[in-house]
Amino acid sequence: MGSEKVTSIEVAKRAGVSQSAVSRVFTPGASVSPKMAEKVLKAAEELGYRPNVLARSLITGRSRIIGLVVAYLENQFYPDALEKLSNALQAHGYHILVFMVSNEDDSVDKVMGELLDYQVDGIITASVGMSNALAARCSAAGVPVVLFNRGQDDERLNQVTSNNIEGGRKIAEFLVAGGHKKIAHIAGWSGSSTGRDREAGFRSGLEQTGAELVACIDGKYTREAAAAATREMFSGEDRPDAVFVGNDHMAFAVMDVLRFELKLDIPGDVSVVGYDDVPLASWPAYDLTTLRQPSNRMVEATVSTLLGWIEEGSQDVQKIKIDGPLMVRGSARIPEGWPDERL
Amino acid sequence: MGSEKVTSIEVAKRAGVSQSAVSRVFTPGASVSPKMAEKVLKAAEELGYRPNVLARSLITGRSRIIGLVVAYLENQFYPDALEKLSNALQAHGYHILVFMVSNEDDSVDKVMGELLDYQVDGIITASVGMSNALAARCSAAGVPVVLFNRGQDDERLNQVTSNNIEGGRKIAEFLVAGGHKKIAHIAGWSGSSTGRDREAGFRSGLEQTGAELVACIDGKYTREAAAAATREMFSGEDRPDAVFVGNDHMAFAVMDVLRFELKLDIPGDVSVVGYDDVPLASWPAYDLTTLRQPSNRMVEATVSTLLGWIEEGSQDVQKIKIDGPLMVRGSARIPEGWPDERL
DNA sequence: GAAATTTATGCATACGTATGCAACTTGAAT
DNA sequence: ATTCAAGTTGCATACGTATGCATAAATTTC
Repeated sequence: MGSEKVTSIEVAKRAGVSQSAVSRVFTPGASVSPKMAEKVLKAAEELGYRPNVLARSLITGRSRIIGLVVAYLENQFYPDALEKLSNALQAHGYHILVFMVSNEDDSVDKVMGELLDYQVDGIITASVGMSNALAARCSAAGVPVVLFNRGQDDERLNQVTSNNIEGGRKIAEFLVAGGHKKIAHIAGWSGSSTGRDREAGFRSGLEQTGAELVACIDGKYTREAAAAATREMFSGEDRPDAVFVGNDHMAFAVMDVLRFELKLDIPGDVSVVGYDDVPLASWPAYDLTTLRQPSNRMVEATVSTLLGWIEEGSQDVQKIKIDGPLMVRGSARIPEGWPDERL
Repeated sequence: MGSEKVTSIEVAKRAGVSQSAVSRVFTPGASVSPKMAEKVLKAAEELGYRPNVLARSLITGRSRIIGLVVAYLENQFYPDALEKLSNALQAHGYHILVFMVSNEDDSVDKVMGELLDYQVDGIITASVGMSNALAARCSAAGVPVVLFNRGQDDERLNQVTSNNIEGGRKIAEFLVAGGHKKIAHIAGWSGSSTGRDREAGFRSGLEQTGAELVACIDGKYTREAAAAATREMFSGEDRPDAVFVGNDHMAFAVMDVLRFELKLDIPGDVSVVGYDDVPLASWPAYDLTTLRQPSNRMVEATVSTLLGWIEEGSQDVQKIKIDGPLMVRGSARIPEGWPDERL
């Protein structure tokens, strides 16, 4: 029952000053004398006063809330990014309001409406796309949007991804250099730019060396679809000797099927390469060779882009691509003298 | 530049009605005639009006924001819970504001202040404790708190956990029934109730059957500490033949060390049992026998407790313990005729 | 058809804070 | 002492919405 909200007015009363004075003491950069500050802070301390962020936002037009739209947290890449994003924003006095969506139906649009109702200062979508109508609404509302790990053509949307095309290409070179003859791909969801770009880069890398892609199935970024694709791809006699999987999360499923259902040896019978370098990839149970998405730098770029728009009214739409290194581990045959040959 | 906020006043003007009328149309349960509703909704639609949640909260005293305090998302149990919590709350019109803390310093207290500044309607802490002073402040502010997966003696704090003592006991019975003679424990962080309770239950279960705990080290819920504990515990000649690890996240590290550093066979040389049943536990690479924490039911209990306090002004502090089953898989020797003997 | 009752609507105000403006204080410069 | 500028403070108002109260309209009741 003790919901005794204490307001700036009560503090003012106790300190014997005006409400404006209290407000100014709690507003960085306002004009206050040292004695005033002392009086007010003392009274505030005694009453346990803290400014009401919501009331403040009503007048400043800034809520210090960033909306995060995310589809699923099963793929370790996203909780990791969420943790980093939250920490980085928290350091700047912002906090993350979470909105879960499903990527299939129109829940994105529905949820995004609720998001704007909260007067968020900015929006980050993690691996989630947006309709044009929605982009227009955010733009009209003056709310900047950054697509994290997803590209989209809309000219109003900032985006931060790894260099997926280049990444796909690097993996192709690596597998070809490793002497693989029958290279396959279990692709990321074809409805996503990341999935398409990685595949495109991979294909282009193969072509460049004259190699050929012997099989390619959409793994939809889920364990189930990736496992099914693996069974299909490796059931015949003439199975691939290498497979690039569109992300680590699927790669783990692929490895599980190869090893425990099909009794194949990795990398003896087949090489597996993933994409993301989530923490689990380096655990010895998988020891997965994978292209690292540098989540630290991606988060950094996301936050600075967002705060640039919010605090400095930047108008430059950023389309940032960040290069990542191939993490060579034990799940794929390593070409002769590989680490020296190219950096 | 298009930050054209449209307010209820503009809608009222266009519809030729009062601002109150607009407000009432958007307030469920208010008294409005059908024609009025139609007129207003039409005008609102044309202008793209949506009520400002923050302004509304100022007057209703309800923000529809739930603060979630969480220390780390590396252990898959937490992103999973976060996803479920968010979905469940979203279905009731609430959303989660995320606050990351470190469990070691006093950042919990610091962060909790910011939390209250946002006028959250309730607080969920995931595996994070609270100082008494803090519990008092939340109580004074009338903000209900639910500790998720963490117990604490304070009489003001609701809590939802699995039945950790009973869980520890079940695992002891299982290992003893499996004929293990040298049983060890890599415990959860001794600073947490979950860690202490699981250990206590485990010890009590062993005692009950006359078995003895040959070694026990605090794994602190981290991979690193758990790996170090494993090396210490299994370095000598007289190594344990079974180990109960305080949660799955550590158990994976333990298995990695046992298999890949010490070249031991699981369960041939040593049985491993975890706690949580995160998704990864069922993947064949680990195939971990573990005690399931029923996150669905825990989330359900958390949400209903919280909403009970918020919407019905409940005053009953809940200390909920939920039983979970032992998921018998391949990482520990299975007693003869086990599944039949007891349910 | 008039009175009593219910239902709709508008008016005014309140929520807790920030800020432009004017009035005032202080101290320096003349 | 006198003038002026710089620094402080209080007053009043605004942000966008919800709601008690009084009035007006619609409905029921006899």
